[in-house]
Amino acid sequence: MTTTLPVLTNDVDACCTPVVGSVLDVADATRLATMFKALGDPTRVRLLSLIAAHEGGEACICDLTEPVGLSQGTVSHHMKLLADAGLVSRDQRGKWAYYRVETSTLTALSTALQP
Amino acid sequence: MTTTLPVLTNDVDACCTPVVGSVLDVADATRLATMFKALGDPTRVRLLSLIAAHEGGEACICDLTEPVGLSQGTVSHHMKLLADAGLVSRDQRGKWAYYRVETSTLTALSTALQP
DNA sequence: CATTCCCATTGACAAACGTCGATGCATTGA
DNA sequence: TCAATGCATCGACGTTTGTCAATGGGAATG
Repeated sequence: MTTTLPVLTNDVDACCTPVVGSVLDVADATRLATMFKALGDPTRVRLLSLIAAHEGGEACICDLTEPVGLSQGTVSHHMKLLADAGLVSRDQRGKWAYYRVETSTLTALSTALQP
Repeated sequence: MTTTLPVLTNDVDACCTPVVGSVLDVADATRLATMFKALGDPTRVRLLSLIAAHEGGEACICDLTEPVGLSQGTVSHHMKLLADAGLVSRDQRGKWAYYRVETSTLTALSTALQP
């Protein structure tokens, strides 16, 4: 039973400098772009939505392949991208890997977009 | 003096169904992903930030090439992507094309990310 | 044990992307 | 009318991305 924490911290200051309001340096812009890039694919947006809507707010890969209509390997690949961006957390329980939406990261991103 | 309006409307219902809270269909997910993809590049994030910080809240291509350190053609290409996503508006005034951050789109995206 | 199940990872491939330099079209100003 | 300026667009290029089928490693089940 191991829980993989998101790579990026959830602290707004550390991850999500506001897009407007000051000129972003390259590092801040890159950090933000990495997270937005993870959201920049329709399949991954749907995966987030599906996980959040799933019972208990968590889902394993096997719950997700059929709804998105892609192979298991591809879904696993997408989940890795989402996890690396800190948008989901991963919790291995026996044979299954349970994914959960990292709400705090969504909140931080939402705040960074506020004009 | 022609103003190009963003392709996507700024109505939250029309462009930005919340990511969590209900299962997104493919069309809604694709619409959101298109906008997030436009934000998924460090250069474009910085361009938004630079435009917002520029005097009058607007900037032409020639104001932006030097700060981001890329060729004029490349910056123009990025601005087209941002404009197509509705994240900036374009206003041609004589020789110059003035770009402005579309605050309403940022707000709509911010709302869509709120858990 | 042997088998089945879940998942991450790999290799392959086509498509999309980011960038440049060059070109061409308006608009401005001499 | 001519030269210069700002910009969009094109062709080319190397890189990244999304997808699949196949492989292999653990964990559960018989």
